[in-house]
Amino acid sequence: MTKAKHETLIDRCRESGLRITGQRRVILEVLDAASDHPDVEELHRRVGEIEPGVNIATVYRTMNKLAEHDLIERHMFDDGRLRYEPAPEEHHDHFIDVETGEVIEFMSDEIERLQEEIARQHGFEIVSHKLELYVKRRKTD
Amino acid sequence: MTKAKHETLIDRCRESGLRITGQRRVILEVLDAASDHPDVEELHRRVGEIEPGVNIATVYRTMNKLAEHDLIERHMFDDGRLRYEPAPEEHHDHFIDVETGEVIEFMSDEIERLQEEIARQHGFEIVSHKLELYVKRRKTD
DNA sequence: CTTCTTATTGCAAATGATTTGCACTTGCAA
DNA sequence: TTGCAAGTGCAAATCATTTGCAATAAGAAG
Repeated sequence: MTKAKHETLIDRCRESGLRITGQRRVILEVLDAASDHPDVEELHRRVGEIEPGVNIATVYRTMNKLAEHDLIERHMFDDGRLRYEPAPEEHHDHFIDVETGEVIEFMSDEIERLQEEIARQHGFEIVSHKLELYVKRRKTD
Repeated sequence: MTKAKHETLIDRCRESGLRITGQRRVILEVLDAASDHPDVEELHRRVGEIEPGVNIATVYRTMNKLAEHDLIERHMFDDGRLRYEPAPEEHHDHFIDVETGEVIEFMSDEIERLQEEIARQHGFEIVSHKLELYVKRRKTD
């Protein structure tokens, strides 16, 4: 069952007062279906498979609009390209497999707690954070 | 005494077999003096104060060459520009003050340890990592 | 000190990702 | 169904960074 999503991106767009155009419908569909963290070029490619002719500038503009409304999250990993994922319900961090480029999500309450603690020790409070572990699979083969 | 550096960047360049040109001498001097994490434009500006006429392409090329030889570290914070610092002797992570843009270094053995542990649990080994805490000062005023 | 080789530089043009101006289209509230 | 702001396509602009090429200069060898 790929459709265990509580609320679809289209619904959330409506709630935010964004117009649902033909091209947006496709973009949102692609985003909802994506379990990875595609960049704009990849999104545009996937959109084009469903409905050709959508301009890549439209994809850029749509992603910016969605990010403004906190409906998606933007990431910039070390490849220097902006990547996106539908706004997660739970915060998480990322492994990036340096050999395959694959992005895997993870979450550690303990690390989160330590971050808060260290920030506090330095007189800061955390606004947001980014933890990326660039990894490779442990050799077992 | 600002010169408590164990080894100057110029020395390390010589050891790496890089030629010490006039423009490099200035760039390295600026880098050694920098306690922040300047981007190329800022470096170029500081170099220009000491010796005008150094081309920004030279700064880019020099930074790339230094990074190749692990004499500096490159960072890309959320502003999307490449920033540099002389290669630190000890690994550290960064606070970024979202109000001032200031970058502060910190280090936590415990977080480092936890990262290793989590990676291991997922069948990974860490190649490198990036931890950035975007923070603001705790209100005490 | 001169000579030679090759790394380095300056400049301008190229690149690659992303944004924007503008005229045209379309969602959707009234 | 109409009106208009929001959205779109397209091409040109922008911004950071890289690159080709001809000229220069470091530094090793003599």
